[in-house]
Amino acid sequence: MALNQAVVLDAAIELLDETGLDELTTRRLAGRLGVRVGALYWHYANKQALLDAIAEHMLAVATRRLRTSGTWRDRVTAFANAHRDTMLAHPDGARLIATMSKPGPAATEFLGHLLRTLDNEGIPETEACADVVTSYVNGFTVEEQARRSAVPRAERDEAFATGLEVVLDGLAARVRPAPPSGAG
Amino acid sequence: MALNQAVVLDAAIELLDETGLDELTTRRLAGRLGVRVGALYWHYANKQALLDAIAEHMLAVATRRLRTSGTWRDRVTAFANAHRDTMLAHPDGARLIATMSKPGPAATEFLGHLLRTLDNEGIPETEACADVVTSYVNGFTVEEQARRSAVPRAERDEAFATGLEVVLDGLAARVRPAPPSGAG
DNA sequence: TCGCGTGCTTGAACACCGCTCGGGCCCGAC
DNA sequence: GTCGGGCCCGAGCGGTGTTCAAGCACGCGA
Repeated sequence: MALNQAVVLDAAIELLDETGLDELTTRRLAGRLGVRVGALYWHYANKQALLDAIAEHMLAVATRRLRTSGTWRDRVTAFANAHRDTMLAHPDGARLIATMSKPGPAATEFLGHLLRTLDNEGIPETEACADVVTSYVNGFTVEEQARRSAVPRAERDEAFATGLEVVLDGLAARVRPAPPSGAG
Repeated sequence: MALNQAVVLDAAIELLDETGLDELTTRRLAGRLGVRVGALYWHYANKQALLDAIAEHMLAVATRRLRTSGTWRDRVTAFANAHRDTMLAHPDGARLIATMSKPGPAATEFLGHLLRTLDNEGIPETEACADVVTSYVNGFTVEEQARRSAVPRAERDEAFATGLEVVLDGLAARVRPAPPSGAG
């Protein structure tokens, strides 16, 4: 089988799924591909570049699950769920995305979707507000995947949804000029 | 100098401050203590136990900065700032706390403060609401420390504060029965 | 004062890790 | 037919966390 970036990437994702991030080593990956470790470095400059490629791949998949219709709340909810589900789809996926060295095209497009959604509603400080959503999802999911695998998925889903409602309520206060909030 | 857990911990924190988490290796730590690497394992079962001890130490310090007076908003704000400042006080502090293997007494006490604050206000789903705060702070700070060291601190502070306001506004909607918010 | 036991450290490994690089193979172009 | 470049091998470098028999130092009981 001819080795190329896509083949290496696929094998790396398989290995990640089977063993987790800590066991995803260059030697094991090479072994799975029936190749010596040096060969990998012809296709990826270093291991981090390969991990970045996995993260980019995951975010590209996530982008396909976004919605462009419905209320802004629907769209932001879809964004947050796509983000979380994408990370949970692979072992240590959250850690993998959180430790991405720098956002590539897929990450930029994914995040751009959220920025556009919030911007269309005329929310001020769009970037900071988008950060709340992504920070919440990242923080929740990293913790969830690292330490809560014992808690049933349904409970985790509910906790996530509740937290997301809180964030959305906070954003809602900024969608339109705040009502005269009285003495405050 | 007699070696003991506290001495090793102090040296580890110094080394962390000077070189960052990736350069905090058992050999370098042993070298700084004028000792062979095996000696460390008498005082800490393994490296992760030492890292956990550092995280616990940081959270114990953070706990001392919490407030027990003022409105719930003041207290939650103080909590969030203490949490973030504590992580930012050491290189890779956010990563260190996020990858803690399991919460110890200091972490439990720290988090308990937030839970009590929210509970006193009669907020339903206290745990999920506390998670929003901690997830946001964790997510924001991990990202901040990993990828935004170029952005001036003042700007980051402002972005953090804005996001925190959003979260607090969302929580405020749950402190008392939501006011009749008119047509959707 | 001697001898012993315990607490702590050493020294030398083990089994890995990411990464490099000269050399050589194969295949297509000229 | 030979040349050249794309691709891979083999071996090795310098590092990592961790283990463990052996040895040291020191205090305590005899």
